[in-house]
Amino acid sequence: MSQLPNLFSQLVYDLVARIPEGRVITYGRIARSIGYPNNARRVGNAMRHTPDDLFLPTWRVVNAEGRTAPGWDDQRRLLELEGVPFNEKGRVDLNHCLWSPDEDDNR
DNA sequence: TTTATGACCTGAG
DNA sequence: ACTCAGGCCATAA
Repeated sequence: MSQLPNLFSQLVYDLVARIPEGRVITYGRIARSIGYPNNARRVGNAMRHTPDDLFLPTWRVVNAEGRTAPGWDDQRRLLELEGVPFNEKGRVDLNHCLWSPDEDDNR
């Protein structure tokens, strides 16, 4: 019943919470950044089960090709509202919108 | 216990 | 640029 998050999920959620508006990050980069380099799929799974009461910007997480989550068409619209551009193939331009956590190492 | 599945990634061709 | 196999790991069946 209660889905209390393990350490891995906590690290993922804490990072997702920091993604700035108008920027995106990939599953694989999240995994690397929190010290689990081979766990991109796990990140995706964590995203799929993100508790609603955390109000995380999960729409700012895309895959390494800049594609949005399968079956979640509104994700594109949400990103576009923030000014994230999509190319003609329906993918975000990672070279321009990809966010790196080290970018604001004000820890 | 084994097999299939998933909001994934990378390298080869 | 695209397809595909192989790798990855937790979870569901």
